[in-house]
Amino acid sequence: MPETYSTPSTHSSSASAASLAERIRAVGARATPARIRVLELLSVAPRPLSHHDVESALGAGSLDRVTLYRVLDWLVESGLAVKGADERRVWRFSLASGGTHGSHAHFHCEGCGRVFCLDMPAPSPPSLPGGFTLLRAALDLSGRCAQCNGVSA
Amino acid sequence: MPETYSTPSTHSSSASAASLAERIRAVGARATPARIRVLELLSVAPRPLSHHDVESALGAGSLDRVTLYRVLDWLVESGLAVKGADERRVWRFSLASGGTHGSHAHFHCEGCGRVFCLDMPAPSPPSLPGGFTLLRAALDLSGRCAQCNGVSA
DNA sequence: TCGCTATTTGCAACCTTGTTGCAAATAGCG
DNA sequence: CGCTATTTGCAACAAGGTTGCAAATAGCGA
Repeated sequence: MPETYSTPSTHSSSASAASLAERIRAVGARATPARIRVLELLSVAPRPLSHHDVESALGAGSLDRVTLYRVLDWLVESGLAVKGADERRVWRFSLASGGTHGSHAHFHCEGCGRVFCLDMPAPSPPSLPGGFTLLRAALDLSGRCAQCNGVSA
Repeated sequence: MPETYSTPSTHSSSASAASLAERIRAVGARATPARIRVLELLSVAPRPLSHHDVESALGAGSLDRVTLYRVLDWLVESGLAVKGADERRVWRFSLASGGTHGSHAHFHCEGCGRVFCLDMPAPSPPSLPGGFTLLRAALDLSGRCAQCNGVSA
């Protein structure tokens, strides 16, 4: 159940620390260094980051382990980020892509691990066995992205 | 990424210990009590079992924790079972359903957690952004199964 | 049927990922 | 500038899973 995502169309929002702080206050919370730094990292990350990724990117010990867990969870709770489990079942976090997560397909690159949202209508609701009710449908594609295929951008 | 599965059409293969032992030897391994008992459990389980499920079903301590981990991994490695992470990111194991996992859709019941394989052609390969190559496509549906909806069998 | 040996098992210790409780620090309001 | 609710850091804990190694055993061949 992937849940996170950059779009094939670039969206490297390398916002300034100040604007990130504003975005944090916009959701009604304090703009602390920890939150700003983590948000900053996520906003330039080429792929979803794990707790460990963030920790070592920040320099181990620069931020308490537990604080980082809490910042990451808070980011998700506040809607600024989304999390999804990777193939080793470790949470990975990435910036929430603006709008609501509508009905679309996901493409998982087996090369770099990134997940792309494809704007594509949800597949036509298939007929289910009697008595079954459908709540959600997801089309998950996997393969290799352009970059991993060596196609120059 | 669900990967396991009973079909809506029953397939409770409650094979005898002897035939299970044969199935084990068929993949070129020793038919030990541990393996037979675990395989037996999986073959009658109504839904994918976690390590913990199997452990307590067998009676805690009746089989070493580590041995159980190894038996479960071996089952997957040998192709007799498949594993998938549940919503709490804990591995759950179930018998591999006979044939190869062809192109079909999965239905995950949010009530009981079971995963059903729906015989249904894979969705038509969508057009991907330039440079992307498709290796796999999976249609994952979720909702409630007939039983959880209270529809008598 | 009996030994033999490669395969399995059990044990103990360890690792990774994540959580909880609580006191000290601090963002940002007035 | 001071106050207070919010955050942080620390220490301890917990679940799920892994590793190394010595003891037990499945099942082969004699």
